[in-house]
Amino acid sequence: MPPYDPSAFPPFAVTVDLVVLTVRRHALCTLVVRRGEAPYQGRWALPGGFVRADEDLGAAAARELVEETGLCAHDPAAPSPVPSNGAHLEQLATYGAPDRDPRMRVVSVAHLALAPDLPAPRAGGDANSARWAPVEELLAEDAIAGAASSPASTAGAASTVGTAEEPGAGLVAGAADDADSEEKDGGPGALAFDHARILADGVERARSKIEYSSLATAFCPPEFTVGELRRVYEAVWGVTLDPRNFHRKVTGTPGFLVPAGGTTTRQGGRPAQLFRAGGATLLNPPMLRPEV
Amino acid sequence: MPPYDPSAFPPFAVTVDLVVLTVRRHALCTLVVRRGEAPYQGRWALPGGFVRADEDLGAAAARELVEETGLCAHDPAAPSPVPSNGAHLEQLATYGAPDRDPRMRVVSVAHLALAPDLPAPRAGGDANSARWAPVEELLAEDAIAGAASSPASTAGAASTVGTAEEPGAGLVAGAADDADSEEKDGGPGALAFDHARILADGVERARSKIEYSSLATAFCPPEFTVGELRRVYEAVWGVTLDPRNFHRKVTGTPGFLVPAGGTTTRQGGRPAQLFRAGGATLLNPPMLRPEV
DNA sequence: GCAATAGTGTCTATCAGACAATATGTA
DNA sequence: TACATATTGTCTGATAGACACTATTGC
Repeated sequence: MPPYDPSAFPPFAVTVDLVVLTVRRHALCTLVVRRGEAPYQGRWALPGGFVRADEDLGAAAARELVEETGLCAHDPAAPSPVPSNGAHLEQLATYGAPDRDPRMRVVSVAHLALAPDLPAPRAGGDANSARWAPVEELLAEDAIAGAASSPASTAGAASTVGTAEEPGAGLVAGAADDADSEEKDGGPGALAFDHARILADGVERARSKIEYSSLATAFCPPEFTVGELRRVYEAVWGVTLDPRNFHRKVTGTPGFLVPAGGTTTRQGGRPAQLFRAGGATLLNPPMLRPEV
Repeated sequence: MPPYDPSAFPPFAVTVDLVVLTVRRHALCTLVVRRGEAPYQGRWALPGGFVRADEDLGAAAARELVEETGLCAHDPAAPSPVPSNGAHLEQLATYGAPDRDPRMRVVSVAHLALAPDLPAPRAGGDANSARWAPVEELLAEDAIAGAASSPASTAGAASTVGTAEEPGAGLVAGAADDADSEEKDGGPGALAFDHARILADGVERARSKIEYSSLATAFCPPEFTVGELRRVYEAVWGVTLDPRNFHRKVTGTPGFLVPAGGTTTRQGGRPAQLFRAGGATLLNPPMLRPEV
């Protein structure tokens, strides 16, 4: 069988980009790395890289996730009821506007990863080149360039969270020497390329998916309390939930949580039971996100 | 700014594949075309083609949709409350296993299109090279090769539909001369490449999305009755629904349906009011798929 | 009349949300 | 003791599902 004539189709580069979400200090945060070269030199961007010649898309995303965070990706197909130290990883969407990278035609298969709170990013050991940034900060009104790729993807921004972030690793301010079309890209504090759009789509995916699946447990350590799980929902949705009704709801949904046996007083107050994620992946009935 | 060194990344071809779904004779059907060349010569496949050098992914999918069906794709962003003769089109997922095409490395960005019942396929005017096939038939137990790319994507197959299809355009039987690894690909009646997996993912997307969105109206003509909309739900989910409760539910959901003014007796019996799709895209509360 | 579909009304078990009350730890 | 969180219980309004009943056409 003859191979394709290479002149019969245009050449593409294929990359994977990662939206790695976690909950830190009651705020939904994502992992960003600082770009060391043009274009968008000095700006923050989502981690990612080229897909290798004999590598599946999911494998490339899992490899990037390990390189950037040390997290081992869960295989959603494997029935492992014990989430040792793995993050949830799933394909998000693919972005391929012809001008999204000025150098050449690049199609990026974005993936979404949900991880428990981690000690610190470690992009080559350089703490100044990677950080957990609150998504509220990155998705300010003017940060998203380009047309919406999914309807209602910007509906419902987070509301109350506003904690101060690492004092030494704030937004880089003086990157105006890299002046390629800043109006379109939302100013020097915004993410590079179309990454704000990708991040917005990933955040919206996470917000909707914890409604009808048990994925919120992916933000928690292996053993967690009902209150910790509630704070995950509150941070991701940007709302406050009634602790009593939340407790009744999650403990009453079969397969969502299984008791782990012990108790903890991590949060102060009366000791809380520890739970592990149950085997159920789909929640029926779903958790209800409060009205807007 | 220097372009990438071409040797720094592996070369890819990028294609779009289309899962075009419609409801015909109470059955969920998809558009398939017969392959005229190796590999998988003579087998049915999803329509698709290469993304052009300066073409966005969604534009490539819309172009393929017009070429194959004559349907004009809706832009989900444009607020057009009057669906003239357009199909819903959205990105589904991207498939890029290294060996999915034996000729070279091909990454396919699959799209999902939902269309009302159409007169007939017209792939180059050759009626024998394109057909609407019931998905139940294409997704028989052994037809899906490869690992599951989305959890629970094969849960809940359609149950009752089993109408005879076009007698002159049934499945091609004697294509055994094209003998590249038929065990892996599910036999001569199965779809080419990994298209059974793509179709299964598209069907599952449609089944879940009509729960919480008004997308079921994309299967209907511009004006339709509540009974016709109910038959769409029944065909897509493979269930039967109570006509009385369904009527109360859809007419009571604000923004879902707006009266079009007339009545029709298309289905026999008492004339039914005609409706158009309302402006609402998200249904709250959602339609509830009956338990398994 | 009979068959078929459209549409309305009613009943009930269930559930989401509001919130009182109690339990059990730390400062 | 004061405070914070966990956990259970109760009440109420909304609703999904079951189903009786009526309405309007064609045969």
